[in-house]
Amino acid sequence: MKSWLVKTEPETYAFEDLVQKGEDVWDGVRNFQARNFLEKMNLGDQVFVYHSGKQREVVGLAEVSEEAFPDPTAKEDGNWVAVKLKPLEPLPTPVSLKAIKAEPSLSDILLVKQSRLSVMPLDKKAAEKILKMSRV
DNA sequence: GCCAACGTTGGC
DNA sequence: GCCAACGTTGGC
Repeated sequence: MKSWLVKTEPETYAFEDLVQKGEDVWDGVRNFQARNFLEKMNLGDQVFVYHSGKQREVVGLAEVSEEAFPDPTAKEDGNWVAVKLKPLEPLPTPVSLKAIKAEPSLSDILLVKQSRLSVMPLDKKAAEKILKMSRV
């Protein structure tokens, strides 16, 4: 099982919206790098959901419930894809960007290094670390 | 094919 | 509100 992190603006689509729906299409990604990561997601992979903007913290856990398929919202060229996500649980304690940056073992994750990327892989160690930090 | 101008994202 | 990072567009 792989781990991923996806970003969303809570004003537009929050983790709570995903919880309410029970399962939803994660679409609208229009960045090649992000798209390539979406395509590599497998059924059952772990997905951390991060709120950008004012909140700036990892708020919840979800899993991939359907692998990449053509993004139904895409009108333009580019073979854009979407996946389906199913919420698992909100994190007991959200993990803030600040806390992540203060953690040396997480200093090289893409969330920190490439702040504009909206879909990114997390290696096993980073995923476990974030989980651990959410259970304090 | 290069590069300047511009737009967007997201942290501060 | 500002700015850095990055992507895209258009002139040459």
